[in-house]
Amino acid sequence: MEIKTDILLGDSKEKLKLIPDDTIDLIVTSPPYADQRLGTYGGIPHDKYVEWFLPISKQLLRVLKPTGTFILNIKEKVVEGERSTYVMELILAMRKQGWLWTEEFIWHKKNSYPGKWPNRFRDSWERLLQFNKERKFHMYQEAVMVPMGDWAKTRLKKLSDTDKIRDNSKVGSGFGKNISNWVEREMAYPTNVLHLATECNNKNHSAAFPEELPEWFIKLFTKENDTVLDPFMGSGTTLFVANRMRRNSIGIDNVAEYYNMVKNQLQPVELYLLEPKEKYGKTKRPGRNSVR
Amino acid sequence: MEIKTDILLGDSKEKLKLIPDDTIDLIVTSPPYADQRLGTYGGIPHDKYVEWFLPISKQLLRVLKPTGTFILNIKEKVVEGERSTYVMELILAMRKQGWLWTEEFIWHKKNSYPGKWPNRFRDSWERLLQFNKERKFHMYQEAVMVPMGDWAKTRLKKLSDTDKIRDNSKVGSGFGKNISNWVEREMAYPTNVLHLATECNNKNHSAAFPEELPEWFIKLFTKENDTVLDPFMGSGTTLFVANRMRRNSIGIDNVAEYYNMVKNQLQPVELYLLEPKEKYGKTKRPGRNSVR
DNA sequence: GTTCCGCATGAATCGATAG
DNA sequence: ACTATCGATTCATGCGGAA
Repeated sequence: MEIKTDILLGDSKEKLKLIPDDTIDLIVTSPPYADQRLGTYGGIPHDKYVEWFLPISKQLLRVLKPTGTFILNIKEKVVEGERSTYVMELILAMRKQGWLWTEEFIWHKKNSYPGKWPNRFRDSWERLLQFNKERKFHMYQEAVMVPMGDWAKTRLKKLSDTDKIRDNSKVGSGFGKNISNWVEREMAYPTNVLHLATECNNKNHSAAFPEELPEWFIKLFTKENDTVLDPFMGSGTTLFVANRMRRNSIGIDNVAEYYNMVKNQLQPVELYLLEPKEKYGKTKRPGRNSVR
Repeated sequence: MEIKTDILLGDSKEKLKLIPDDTIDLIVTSPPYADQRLGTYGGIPHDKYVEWFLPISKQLLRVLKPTGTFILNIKEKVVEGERSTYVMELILAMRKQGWLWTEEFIWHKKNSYPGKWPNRFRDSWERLLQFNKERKFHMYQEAVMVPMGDWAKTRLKKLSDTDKIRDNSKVGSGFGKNISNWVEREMAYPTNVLHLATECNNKNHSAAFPEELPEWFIKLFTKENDTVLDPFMGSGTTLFVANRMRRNSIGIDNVAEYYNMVKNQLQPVELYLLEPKEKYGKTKRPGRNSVR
């Protein structure tokens, strides 16, 4: 089946109305934070943020499938020495709107922005708020399983040690015959804390989040041929990841510069898709290298 | 100067009235969470929690010095598939009471409670909310600097995809006990994410948090001979740490069993303090070993 | 004295069963 | 229908006993 990627130029609140009801499996987005990115988005005052976001989240609630999930990446800024409360107020308001606030993941940023202040440390985490329409939603937990901790590592180390000294008599007894199978059993489910680094090699645009972030949630909440939406696509990270993972995607952005950039970079991808399919994530594709 | 440790048996809301205005440098506490600790504290329903806590936080606001800090360890649980909102409501209510919500630290628990559910991962973080009376408060950042060895930088490059999600390295605010070994190396300021394990081996009682947690905040927000308060002392972790670090401390608890246990364990400590002083954190003291 | 393995134990959550 | 209790699930940690 062909994978489609649509991008729309314009205000999310309006453009979302073009999307039919109950058609999106996953929304992953990082909207402009309050008073942030003044150059590109004009900056929403933190005390007007909820008011500004609610019409958009109303549309998102409409287009999301009942089994779908909405992941909102956001963090409050400091205003006059205090953490602003607009994120908490937004959660409360969205619940009144009909959203379920299912979970709050923490993105622990390994390389946070450097700096020093007299009464504050570097801020190295952001919220990843999970909202749902219904209590039952699709979640493919096996897709994001991770190797176990020290226990498995020590056993793996042992195994490789025995590998070094093993003789032929042991081969065929079934012991250590298939390490990869054995390793797969030593996997654990992750927690609600994600420990990723930020990508800092983006020169052309303000780097929103690293590819691993949308990738993780796309793995977790969608399967192939599902549809992913990013109403604030920015440089299009979510869309490119979705495309690579064979998910349909829709991106919206207000800024013509972003729209054109994403459009140009999508061209080679579209062409690529007419060629014989390969497993995603293995091969490098033309046109994408220039983006990273 | 002699270090004093006072403990009071009774309801925090009432016992706090015995403490004079503007006398406490740091409050570190972990109150019973909503619908938790039914056996020992009776369990506060999550929809009554704010109402229950506000009279206590009012007293805390009164006894805290203008330059002091209040650290509140708390986390909401799941109610009918959603995260409860009582913590957010508490923050909003405390701001109306006059508190400044200065910062939110994240405690990333290395060993979270196990389990598997169809639509949820294990919860492995808790909030450490920082409140202040004034925008200017005492903060001794140098006291909590962490070693930034070369290994940190090299590790970042080598990380596999899975390691990027699940990482046991001491990135962020992880701190070893013998920092003195690293003095020669480059030191860096920590971030607002703390990466610690819970102490889960206590047989006599449920230990709220690991010693490193109050230790870190006592280092950061107080100096020697300052006064630390824990209005829900439980097994007294905060008090013992404060005592060892040569800070005065006051603990309150409703439960006679805890009160007596802490009282008995303080006895050897008090005796110890009459002997020649040594640098805290180096020597093991009698009486404390039996506690752990 | 080390190192290694086995084991109990958590600020959990869901779904089924029982009153 | 609505609430209360219970079992199953699951993994990092540190202790104690053994090699």
